Amino acid sequence: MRVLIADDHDLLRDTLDLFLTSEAGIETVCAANFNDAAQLVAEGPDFDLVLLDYGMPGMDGLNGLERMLRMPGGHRVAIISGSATREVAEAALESGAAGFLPKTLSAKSLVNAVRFMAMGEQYAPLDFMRAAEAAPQHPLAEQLSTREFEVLKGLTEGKSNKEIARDLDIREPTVKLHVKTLYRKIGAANRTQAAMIAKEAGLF
Amino acid sequence: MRVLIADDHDLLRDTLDLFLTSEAGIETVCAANFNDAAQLVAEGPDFDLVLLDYGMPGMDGLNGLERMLRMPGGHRVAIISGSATREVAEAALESGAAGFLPKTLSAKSLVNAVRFMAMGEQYAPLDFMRAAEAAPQHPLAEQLSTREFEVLKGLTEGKSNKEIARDLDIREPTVKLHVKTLYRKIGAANRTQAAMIAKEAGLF
DNA sequence: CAATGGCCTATCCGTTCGGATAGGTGACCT
DNA sequence: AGGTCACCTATCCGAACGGATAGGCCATTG
Repeated sequence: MRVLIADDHDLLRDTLDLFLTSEAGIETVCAANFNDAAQLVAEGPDFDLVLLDYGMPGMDGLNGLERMLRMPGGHRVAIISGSATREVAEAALESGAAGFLPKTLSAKSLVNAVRFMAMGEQYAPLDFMRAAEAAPQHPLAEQLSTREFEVLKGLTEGKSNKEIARDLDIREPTVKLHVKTLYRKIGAANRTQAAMIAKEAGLF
Repeated sequence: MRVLIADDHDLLRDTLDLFLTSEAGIETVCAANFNDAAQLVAEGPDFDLVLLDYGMPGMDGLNGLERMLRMPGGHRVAIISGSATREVAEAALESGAAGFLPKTLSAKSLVNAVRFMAMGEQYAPLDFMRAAEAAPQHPLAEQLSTREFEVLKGLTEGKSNKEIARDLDIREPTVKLHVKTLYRKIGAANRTQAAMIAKEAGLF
C-alpha cells in the first residue's frame, strides 16, 4: 500500500511517516507543500491514498483538493487539518474526498483511518462531525426571512439601497423596509454595523 | 527537567511526549486544553517549561498565555502553533513568552528549542520571523495617516461621523475629510465598504 | 526662510439613509 | 372565510453621508 503524506508541519509529517511505515505493508512518500504533492501524484505510480493538509502552502482551501481529485492518479484523497471546522469537513467530503482527519485524532485512530480509507471507504470522525451539528447554523441568520437575508448580503458588499433594489429586481422603498426590519432583528443601528455583525457571524 | 505539553492535537502531543521523554532527563506531563494545563501548573511542582498550543480549547488567543504567565508557577511559557502569523509570534514574545514554535519545525529542532528555552533563553525560529518581515505589514493600513487610521477604526465599529468626532475630540467636518481621503486610499465607495475592506485586511 | 505635508476647521450642495405611516398581493393554515 | 405572514409598493421628513472648495495651524525638511 502506497500513501502520500503532504503536510508542511515537519513534526507531524515525520510522525505520520513513522507510524505508517511501521505498519506492515504501508509505503509512504512525503511532501511539504501542494505543488510537490501534485508532482508526485502526476509521476506515479498511483497512491492508494493521498493525505493533504488543509492549511499547507499551495492548497488554497479546498481548491487544492479539487485540483488533486481531477488529476489522473488522484482518486483517493483525504484532507487532514488542525483547525478546519465541520463545515469545511462536510464540504471536503461533498467534493469527493476519501475522508477528513482532524489533527486531534490519536496516532492509533489515524492509522486505522488511513487503512480504512485506502480500502475505499469514506471516513470522518463521528464525534467531530456531530460536534457543531446540534448548534444552530447561525443564530442570527435563522431569524431573517429569505429577502432580508439577500438584502443583508447586499449590505455586506457595501451596496446602496438602490443597487440592492436593482440586483433583486424590486423597488428601493422595499429594500429600505427590509433593511429596517433587519436592523431590529440583528440589533444593528446602521448598515455598517449590520455588515460587521454579519461578517462577525461568519456569514458570506 | 519537567515540561508540560498542552495541545489538543493528540497526535502531535503524543509525538512530542515521545521525543522529549526519550531525551535523558526530561519528564513530560500532558494536557489537552488550557484549563487542564492551568490546573497542572497550579498544583505544581513547577515546570521548567510549559508549551501552550495557540489554538487549543480555552486559550482565547494570547489571553491564555498572559493568564498563564500571571500564575504563581507559570514563568517559562512557550507558544506552539500550526497556523499563527509572525505578528502573533511577536506579540507572544512581547508578552513575555519563553518562545514561539511553529509546527513546521522538525522534531529535532523542536527538542533543541525546548532544551534551549528550559535553560532560560528566548527562542523563535529565525527564518519564520524573517519570512513576513519584508512584506508590508498591511499594504492598506500603511498608506493611511494616523488620524485616518483612527477614523477607519471608528467606521468599522459602525459609528457615525459625529460619534467619531466626539471620540477623537475633533469637529465633524474634519472627520468627513478624513473619511473621504481614506476612501480614495483604500478604494472604498462608502463607509460600509471601507469597514469591510478593513475587516478583510485583518485590521482591528 | 520657504515649502511641504499632516491635521484641523468651515460652508455649501445634492444624495442617501433611517424611520414612520399606509396600503396591496398572494400563500398558507385553521 | 378570516387570519397570519412574507413580500411588495408608496410618500414624507429629518438626519446623515459624500463630495467640492477654501482656508488656518504647525512641525519637518530642503
